[in-house]
Amino acid sequence: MMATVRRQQRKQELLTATHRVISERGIAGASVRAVADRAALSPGSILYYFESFEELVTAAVESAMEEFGDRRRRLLDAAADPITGLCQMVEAGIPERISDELRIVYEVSSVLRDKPQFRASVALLMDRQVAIYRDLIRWGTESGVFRPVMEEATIAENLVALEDAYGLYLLDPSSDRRPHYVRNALRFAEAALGCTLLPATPDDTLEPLGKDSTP
Amino acid sequence: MMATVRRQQRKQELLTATHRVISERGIAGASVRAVADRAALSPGSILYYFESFEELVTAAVESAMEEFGDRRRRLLDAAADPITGLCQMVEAGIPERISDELRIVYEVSSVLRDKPQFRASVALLMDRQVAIYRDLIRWGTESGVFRPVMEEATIAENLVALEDAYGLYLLDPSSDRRPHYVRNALRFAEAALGCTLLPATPDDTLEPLGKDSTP
Amino acid sequence: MMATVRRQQRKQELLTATHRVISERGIAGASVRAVADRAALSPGSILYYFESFEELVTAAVESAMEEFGDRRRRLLDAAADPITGLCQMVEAGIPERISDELRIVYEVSSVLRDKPQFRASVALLMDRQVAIYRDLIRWGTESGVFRPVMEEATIAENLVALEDAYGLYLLDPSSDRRPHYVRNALRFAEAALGCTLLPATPDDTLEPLGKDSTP
Amino acid sequence: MMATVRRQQRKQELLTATHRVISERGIAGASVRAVADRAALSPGSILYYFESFEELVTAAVESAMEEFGDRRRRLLDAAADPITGLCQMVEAGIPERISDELRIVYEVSSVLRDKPQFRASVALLMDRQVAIYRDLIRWGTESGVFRPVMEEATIAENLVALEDAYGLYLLDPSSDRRPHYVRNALRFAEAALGCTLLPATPDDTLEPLGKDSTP
DNA sequence: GATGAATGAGGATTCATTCAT
DNA sequence: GATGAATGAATCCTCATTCAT
Repeated sequence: MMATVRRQQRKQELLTATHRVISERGIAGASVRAVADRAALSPGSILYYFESFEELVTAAVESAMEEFGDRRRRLLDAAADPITGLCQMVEAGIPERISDELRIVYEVSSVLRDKPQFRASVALLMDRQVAIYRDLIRWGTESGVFRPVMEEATIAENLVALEDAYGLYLLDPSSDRRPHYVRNALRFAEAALGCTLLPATPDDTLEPLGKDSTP
Repeated sequence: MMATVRRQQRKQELLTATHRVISERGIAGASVRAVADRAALSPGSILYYFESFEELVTAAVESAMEEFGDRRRRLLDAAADPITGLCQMVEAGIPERISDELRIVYEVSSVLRDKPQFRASVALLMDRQVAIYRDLIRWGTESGVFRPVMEEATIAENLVALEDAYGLYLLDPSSDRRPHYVRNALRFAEAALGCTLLPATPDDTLEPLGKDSTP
Repeated sequence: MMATVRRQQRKQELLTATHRVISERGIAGASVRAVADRAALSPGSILYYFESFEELVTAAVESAMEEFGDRRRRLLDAAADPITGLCQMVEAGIPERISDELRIVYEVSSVLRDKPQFRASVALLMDRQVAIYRDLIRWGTESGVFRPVMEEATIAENLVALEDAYGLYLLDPSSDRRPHYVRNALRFAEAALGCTLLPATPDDTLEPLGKDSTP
Repeated sequence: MMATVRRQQRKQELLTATHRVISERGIAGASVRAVADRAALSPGSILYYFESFEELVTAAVESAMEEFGDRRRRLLDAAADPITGLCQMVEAGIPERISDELRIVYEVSSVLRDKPQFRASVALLMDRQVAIYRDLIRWGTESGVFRPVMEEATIAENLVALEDAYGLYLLDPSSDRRPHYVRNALRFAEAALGCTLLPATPDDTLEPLGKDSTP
């Protein structure tokens, strides 16, 4: 019993170490030795806790994706109203400091062709993300603050896609285009949902938008 | 002199072979042996023409991205009018049969963090793609067929981002969601440009769009 | 004192578990973990009772060979008459269902060169088997049912050798040549001992044997 | 062309090195490193010539068995008459100095259960050996020097079995029982074939045999 | 110019053994 | 007494790279 608890604890430590390693060095750079070093353990010990290294990586990836999805759902649940909820979602979806989990999501997405075992989890995560946005959109629509000009599903999918793309771009830390990307995504949301999410920013030369979006 | 010509020719052959290999087996699956087999050359010879295998891969990736950008530009140049041009661009940007070059673009995007040498080329390609869409948008706006509801740059960047994200999703060949993704991107373009690109599809419950988007 | 008794008991349990494992998975497949699983003990405990895993295997092999020899001797002791005793011995020596002990004997025979520690036990077992057959032959000769045409020792050794060879062949479970092998060994016994052990089988064209072996 | 020749040569060298290693350390003791050391090559080079280490071992085993069978067949072909041919066959079948090839035959026989890939080759070799003895027996029978008292096949199979068993016993180099084993096998042949192969040896207490075999 | 033989570092994995608890 | 965590040496295998020819 105690033993099992301790064992579970160690496995969790190894999952965390694997998160770090994947986040820092990518899925291709994750090796038994790298994880072992991270966890201050010998390579042999990693295989003592997990049948194979692949199993460890799979478990790490799945837990990361699950955790990421959970966080997004919690964010929506905590939102005060649809407008701020939407802004928070987009801000968090194109984050300043990319979390280990999100980095892993990107890593695994980009490696899908070679590692079919992740397809199910990735597809599931995407469904979850779309579902979260659909719930948010429905909430806002029913509240009357959103007036969608296209299908709910289309908006949700486009938002997720924009987040994915802009998030991927931000993996390159050399340029800080994040505020720009967030604004782009929110501009789409404004147009698609018929609402105002951004202040009129004169220095952004947004006159056309300004005129249309503030009737 | 002659020697140099021949050498350049061989290098080009190797670049092409590398394109094929990366496209078929991914960047992770690209090995000296694989390229050598493709080029009907010996593994040793690859390193005779390129300092290292990494250098070859880098060169191949850059040329692929350049070629991809050129093709996009040519597509716009050949467009008859802004509307069909836009549709063609999006259709080609989320393609049915992914070309070797595009596949490489996706492959390299996903390993950007580990290979900083690709950052410049990727950033350059993105700028080119955005510029192409901006030219298209300006053309349509000046012709009066587009009535943009947000900044030209924002629309262009969002279109590129949507193409990237949906293209990445399609790397997983198990689901054929391509028509769906193309439609999503075009719906965004319709909303952002105040134009009609898609037929009204009754079973898609798109009434709100019809009413709102054509004031 | 009690402790010692308990310890001996445990060691015996481990020997039995090792028998099973070797019999099922071969000497090469015998590992600390496999034995520990069989004995419902932890791997660490095995090394608590035996200095090394090799020591355990050696002890297991020796006890298996001893047990096998004992069984053969008991078989002879229980025989009603020399003829049926001989048939029973050969039948049991090329057995249908190989016992754990016999399998271990075969296993160990095949690794003799690498494990000199087994040589003494193997030699001893062979001597015992030969002695058993010699006793049987002498019994039959004195009863008048056997009329040996060669040295008693030669017959005994050849019988043991035939059993060993045919038993080894049967380790390959893909072909069921056992009845054939038993018949071969008995044919030798008939010729060497001048007796009849097998029915005359017309389709076997054994006329010469019938005519020549009963002068 | 030249290259292929050189390559074949190297492969042959590796096969020979593998023969040595298996012969000296057994199949279980054969490792990439061991063969590499023998061949004065790096471990990586072994896998350069053979797809996998298992492939090398399989090839080595098969060539050893083939070579062994060939040698036996040649021995028979060179025999002057059936009697001396038989004696030579048995002498060679229970050899003084066990050749690498024969040692490998024993090794592989004893490991059949775990390595099913060898079953076919082993079965084939046994068939060849039996066939050789059958040819010899038929030759002697037709010449009138053999008067078989049992089926030709039975005699042949028993001879092969005796050789196998006695050869296995001789893997233990500590006891020199070889002359004894040869004599045992020949005694069986004498009885089964109704011929005389051994001189009457007074110090062997062979009176019964002596009387019968020298009419 | 071009080859292919050869290497060596690194990959995951297995497993007998040690040892603190 | 007994455990299971942890190790380290060994296993086969991959692959970019070097170099004599």
